[in-house]
Order: sequence, then structure tokens, then C-alpha cells
Amino acid sequence: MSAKNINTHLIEIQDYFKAAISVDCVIFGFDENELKVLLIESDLKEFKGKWSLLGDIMHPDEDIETAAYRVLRERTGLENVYMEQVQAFGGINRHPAGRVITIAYYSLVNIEHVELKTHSNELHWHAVKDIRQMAFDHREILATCLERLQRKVIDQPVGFNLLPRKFSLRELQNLYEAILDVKLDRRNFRKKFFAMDYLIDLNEEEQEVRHRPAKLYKFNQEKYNQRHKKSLGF
Amino acid sequence: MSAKNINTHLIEIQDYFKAAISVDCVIFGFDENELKVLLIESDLKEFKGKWSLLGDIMHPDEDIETAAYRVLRERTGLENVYMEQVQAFGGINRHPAGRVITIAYYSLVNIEHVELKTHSNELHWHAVKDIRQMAFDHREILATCLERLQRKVIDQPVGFNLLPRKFSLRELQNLYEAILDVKLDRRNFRKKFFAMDYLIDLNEEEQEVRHRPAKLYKFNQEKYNQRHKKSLGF
DNA sequence: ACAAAAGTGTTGTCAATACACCCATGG
DNA sequence: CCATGGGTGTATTGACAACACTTTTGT
Repeated sequence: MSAKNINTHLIEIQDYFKAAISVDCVIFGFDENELKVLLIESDLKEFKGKWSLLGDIMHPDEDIETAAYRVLRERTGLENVYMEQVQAFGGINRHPAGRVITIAYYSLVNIEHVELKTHSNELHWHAVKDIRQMAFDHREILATCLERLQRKVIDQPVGFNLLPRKFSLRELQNLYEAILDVKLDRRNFRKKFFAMDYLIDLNEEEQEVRHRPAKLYKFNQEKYNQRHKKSLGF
Repeated sequence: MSAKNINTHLIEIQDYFKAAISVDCVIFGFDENELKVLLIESDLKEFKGKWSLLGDIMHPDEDIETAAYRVLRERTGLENVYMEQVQAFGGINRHPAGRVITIAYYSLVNIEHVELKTHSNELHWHAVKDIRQMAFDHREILATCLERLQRKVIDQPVGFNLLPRKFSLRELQNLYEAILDVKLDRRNFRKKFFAMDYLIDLNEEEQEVRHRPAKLYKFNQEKYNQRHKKSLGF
């Protein structure tokens, strides 16, 4: 036990154990009234045929968030999507190639905007609730990210990131029901969202439905930004 | 842009960039009605005289949480304290010795139980609200951990970890006021805590106060554990 | 006309807030 | 007896939950 310490004394870090650092992205989408996650088939012999999150080793010249955005861009072509760091996972034997600490992010994308990259034909969207087994500790990572999303979606309206620009209230409710895995009362749900005043009525209606068409709305991003600024600090 | 990837293909990680990984502990205590944090003076020339969090390089054979507990134990002699991972910080130039990604934890300790280790006479408790400058990006880390603690303390009774085993309701309220930086109504505060039923009346009173002595309580840990289990899963 | 989903209000309950006076102790 | 903080109850308000019928469209 020494008083020498990386925060207080000069230490040559190359003299110390150095692990690899990766990022793993839990990319959530919403389709067919189900919360989905984008996964890739692992070719590692230890995890043959198992599904894994999209991740990569961090580069020396990029910060963590940049690395996570890079993974997202390379795999989905998307930029400027909602993304949040969740936490680090660093079990000693979590990766067969050696000690790899990974930093998990989740992001929320509009599934229709995602063009899966051609070299990524092993990529597939999976219904979150149907996932049983995954490679590495990725099931634990997914579970932790889902819990985080559930919390987040209750106190901030981030769910819009998963929907098309125009959506009906039914779609919005289906989204919340899928994320939280609960049934919600239709009238109370509508009341709540109208009261929050984040919805802009587009005066348009659904097309080609064989029942009464629903009105379409879009998310009031500016109003959200304003409130968000004010409510910071509590 | 390559399809090769640490999650899908065999990669020799020693061929890749390897950064150092550290843990940093935000150790919270409560004393004199103020939320305190345990800091150490940095001797790095870049941060001479500035205060830093307690941290260390992770060892190859320990997982992240073990490393964080080790730092805590070495510095405070404490084991079995409340600790929670917050997130990773990995700005490119955050450490002058090179690329160091750090994983931040906060912990809640009873300040009276802490015997500062003899080789640690540069260690001091600081009032959180008086801290202006810190070494590295530690002020940002501290701020993030404080926000996390504030959220946590609102929806789970973790605050008890900062108090002596026996405490009065006034002390408990002072704690909440210090953490959240708000004033609370005394009657409503008491009502709320009695309703939650986490307090065990010890039938004891404060000694040596020059006013009406307050009753002392302890935290009902078992009841908390039971509820906690049930309430998981929303 | 029928099927299918959209749209709409009221009521009860519970939790959070605001607020003022008497009590027990030490000096 | 005075200063200091301990201890207590009620009324109001706002948020959330429960609940059923009418409307619009396509077939």
C-alpha cells in the first residue's frame, strides 16, 4: 500500500497495466409497436452465432463519446441522434481476447432513417423483450441501458427520438407502453401530453387506415429546449 | 472503415491502442450540517496545490468496483460502505501523464468512522458547496456525482449512510437540506419519514443540549431491503 | 350496417404544501 | 423565567387513476 497515486504523483502510465477500452452502443428503435435493439452476429468462436451489441475499440485520439458516435455512424449512417452514456462494465473475464473495459451508451433512433451499411448484413433489429442470450456480458449491459431508458422516459420526453417526425397519439402511447412494459389509460395519457404542451397539431390525418384516421402531431423541440434549461439545477 | 470489430472478430488487443484506466472516488460525508467530500492535495506540477479526488490506477486482476473499494479502504480504512458507479470520464487531455480514462464512483460514509490513514495527512474534508477549483476534470466529476446523489436521495433512503447509527430527525432533515440545497418544512418532513416507516424509535434522547432534547432513531435496514426487492421492476 | 379505432370529461383518492402554537430542557 | 429548538394537526391544492360513450372512416 503506497501513497503514490496517479492523481497526486507523476507516474509513467506506460509502466502500468493497460487494458483495452471499447465502447458498446445499445441502439434502440421502435417498430411494429415493439422496442427494438440493433445487434450484430458475433464471429468469435466463443460466441459463435450469438448476438452482440455494436461496439469498437476506442481510438487514441478520440474521446469516449466521439468513439460511440463513430460506431453509430459507421453502422447506421446516422448523425445527431440522441445518445447518453450509461456506465462502464469491466468484469475481468468479460472479453475472451483479454482485459477489455467497455463503456456503454444507449441511443434512440428513428428506425426508418437507418440504412444498414452494406458490409453489415449480419445486422438485425431484435425485439428487446424476446432477447434471451447474448455474447459477452451484453445482456447485462442491455438490461442496464433499458432500465436507464425507462427512468429517463418518465421524466423527460426523449421518446420522440424513436418516432417518425409525424405521429399519432396512439403511436406515442404504444411507444411508452413498449418501453415501460405497462398498459396505460388512453384518456389520461392524452390529457398528460396535451397538458405538457410539447405537441404541435399538424392538422393532418393518417392516410389509408380502415377506421377513423388519427390526427398527426410533431414534437415541439424549441419548447422542450427552453423548459429543459430552466429545470436544470434542481 | 472496416467490418472487423472487437465484438465480432478475433483481435489481438495488444496490437491496439491501450490507455490507462483509473477509478476516482467521490467520498461524501456529513459534518457540521454540511455535505463534505474527502480530497487530497495533488503534487503533480500541473496541479500544484490543487485538490483532487481519491483515485488510483486499476490493477490488472481486479474489476472496476474492486479497485474503487480498494481506494476507499486504503484511504479511509472503511469497508462495506455505500458505493455506486456514476460514469466514465475520458477527455483526451484530462490527465497530463497521458491518456487516462477514469471511472467515477461516489460513496457515502459516516464521517466519524473514517480514520484518515497516517500516510494521508494531505487528506482533508471539504464542504462541497465551497469548492471552486480542482485538479484535472475533478470538479466536473464531483458535480456529476452530486447530481446523481441528489436524484438518488429523493427516491431512495440512502442518506442514512452519512449519519451516525443514532440520529435525531433534525439531523436527518439537515442532511437532506444540505444534499439538496433547499429548505424543507419541518412538519412535512417528519410526516413523510414516519409514513415511510424506515425509522426505529430507540426511546433515547439527545444528551447535553441546552434545549428540549430530541428523540433518537435508527434506520430500519431490513424493512428497506424488503421494499427494495419488491419495488424493483417498477 | 358493421367493424375498428379515434376522440372526449368527470369524479375520487392520495400526496405535497402551507402554516402556528405549545412543550421540555438548561442556564 | 427565558432562550432554544422539539414536537404536533389541519386545510388546500394539484397530480394521477378509474371509468363509458359517441364519432369517423373503410368495407
